[in-house]
Amino acid sequence: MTGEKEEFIPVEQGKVKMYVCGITAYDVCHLGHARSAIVFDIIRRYLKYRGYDVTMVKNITDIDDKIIKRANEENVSTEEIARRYTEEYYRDMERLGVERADIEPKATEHINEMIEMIKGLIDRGYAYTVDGDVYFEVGKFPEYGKLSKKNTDELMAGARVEVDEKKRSPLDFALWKSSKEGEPSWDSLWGPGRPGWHIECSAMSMKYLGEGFDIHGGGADLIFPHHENEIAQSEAYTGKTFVRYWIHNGFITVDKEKMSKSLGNFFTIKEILDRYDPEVVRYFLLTTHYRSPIEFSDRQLNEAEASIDRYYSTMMRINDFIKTQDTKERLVGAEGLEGMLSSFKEKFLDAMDDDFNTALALGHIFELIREINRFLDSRPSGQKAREYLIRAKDLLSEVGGVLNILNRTPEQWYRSLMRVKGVAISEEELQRRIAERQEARKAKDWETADRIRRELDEMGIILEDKRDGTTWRVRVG
RNA sequence: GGCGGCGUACCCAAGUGGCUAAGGGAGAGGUCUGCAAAACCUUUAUCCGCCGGUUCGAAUCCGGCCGCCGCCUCCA
Repeated sequence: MTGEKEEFIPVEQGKVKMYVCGITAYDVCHLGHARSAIVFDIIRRYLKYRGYDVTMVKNITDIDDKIIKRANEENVSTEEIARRYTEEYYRDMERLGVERADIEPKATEHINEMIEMIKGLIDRGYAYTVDGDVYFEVGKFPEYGKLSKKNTDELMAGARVEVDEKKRSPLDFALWKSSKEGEPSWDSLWGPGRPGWHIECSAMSMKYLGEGFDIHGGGADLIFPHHENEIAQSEAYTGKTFVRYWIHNGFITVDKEKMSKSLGNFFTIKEILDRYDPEVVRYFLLTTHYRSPIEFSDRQLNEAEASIDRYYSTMMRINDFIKTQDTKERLVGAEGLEGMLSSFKEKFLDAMDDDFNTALALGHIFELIREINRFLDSRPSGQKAREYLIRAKDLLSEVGGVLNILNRTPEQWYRSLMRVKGVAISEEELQRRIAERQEARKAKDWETADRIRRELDEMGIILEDKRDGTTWRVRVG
C-alpha cells in the first residue's frame, strides 16, 4: 500500500492467508497467466518453507461478459465455455508444476454471498439501484484510489469511458448487472441478473480468509480498477482494512510491449511447452524479480535451458563422485567449498526474505555450483570429500524444492530434453554406440571413435570422455 | 494530459549510501584431454542513460533532462 517494501507481519502469528486473482475462463492461458501462477506458487511455497501455515485461495471467474460473448459466438452455454477453459487451465497448471490453491472457488457458486454483500452496501448507503443494476458509489468512499495512487478528480477529468447514463458518476462501478434476455441470470432483490466482476473477489476472499487478511495478489494490470474497487467495496462493507499486503507481478513483454490478448502478441502455455521443458519456463520466470517486466524470447529460454543444464551436469558429477568407494583421504583446497556450504543457506534465506528475490537466490545457487566443480576438479577422494558433496547436494535439493526447479535427477532432465528436442535415438541404442566407441578408443582407433562421436553430435547428443567412462548429454541452447 | 515504473558489461540480470558492482549466456586466451566436450582459471563495466546537487563517501538519496514501458477501457 505504501509502494515500498515493508516488514511482513501477518494478522495471526504463524499464519498467512493469501488470495490471488485467478483466471476468467473464456480462453486458453498464455505465458502471462503462467507468470502470475508461478510467482504466487513460489511465494506460497517459500512462506510454507519458512514455517507459516499458509492458506491460499485462488478464484476462477466462471461468469462474466467475455464468457457470455464467447458462448454466443460458439452458440454454446456459458457453463460449457467456463468448464472447457477451466479444464484447459488446470491442464496447463499441472504441466507447469503449479500446485493447486487450498481453495479454488468459482464465482457462480458464491452468488448468495455476493448478494448478501451488495445488500449490505446498499443498506450502508454505499450503493444504489437503477433499473435492476446496482452500482457502488465511489464518491462515498473518500479513500478511493489509495492503492493505485490515483485521485478521483483526475480520474474524472481523464475518464474516457463512454458515460453510462445510469451511473451517478463515471467512476461508479457495477456490483450487480441486470440480465438481458437469454443471458444467464440469478434471482436477486433487484431482479434477475449477474454479479459484477469485482464483487466476487471481495465476497469469496472474505468468506474463506476473513474480513481482513494478509496478502492479495495478481497481475499489475489488476491494480486499477479491479483491486481498487475491491478495497472500496470491502472496506465500505466491513469498516476494516481489507488487505495488509498487496503483491503484483510484472508483465511479460514481447519487443518491450506487454504480452496481452488484445495486442495479439501472446504465446500460449501450450505452445511454449511444446518446445521447452516446464522447468525451463519456471526457471526463466525466476531469473527476473517478480515485479519487473520480463522480456520473452527464445534466446532467453535457451539461456535458461543452458543454465539448468549446467546445474544438472554438476549434479551428475556429484552423483558419480558419491558412488566412489575410495577410502584414501585426499582433500586439497576444500576451504572454498566448506565456506560456501556454511554460508549458503543464510544467503538463500536473505535473498528470499527480501521480497522474494529469486534472481539473487539463483545467483547464490550458481556460486555454489562453481565451488562444487572447483572442488571436484581438485581430484578429491575419500569419505570426507563424499560427505561434503552429499551436504552440498542436500542443500541444493532443499532450495530446489522450495523454488520448484532443479529438483529432478540429471537422468530425468536428459530424458525430458531428448523428448523436447526430438532426439532420434533410444537410450539403448545410445549406450550401444558408446560401448562401440569405447572399444575403438581402447584400440586407439581414433577415426572410428571420432566418427561415432560426430554422428551422435549430429543427432544432438554430446559425449564426454571421463576418467572412468563416457557420459552423454543432450545439446541445449 | 494525470499517475506509476524502468534505463547496470556484447546480451539477460542482482545490487537502492561505504568491503574487489552477484549470477547466467556469449566472445577471447589458458589448464585438462588422443582430439574433443564439460569443468576450472584469466579476461570483456575505473564504472552503473545524461547533467547538476546533498554527503567524508552515491549505481544507490534529491532536482532537471533524454529514452523506453505500464496503468488511466477488458487484461496475469
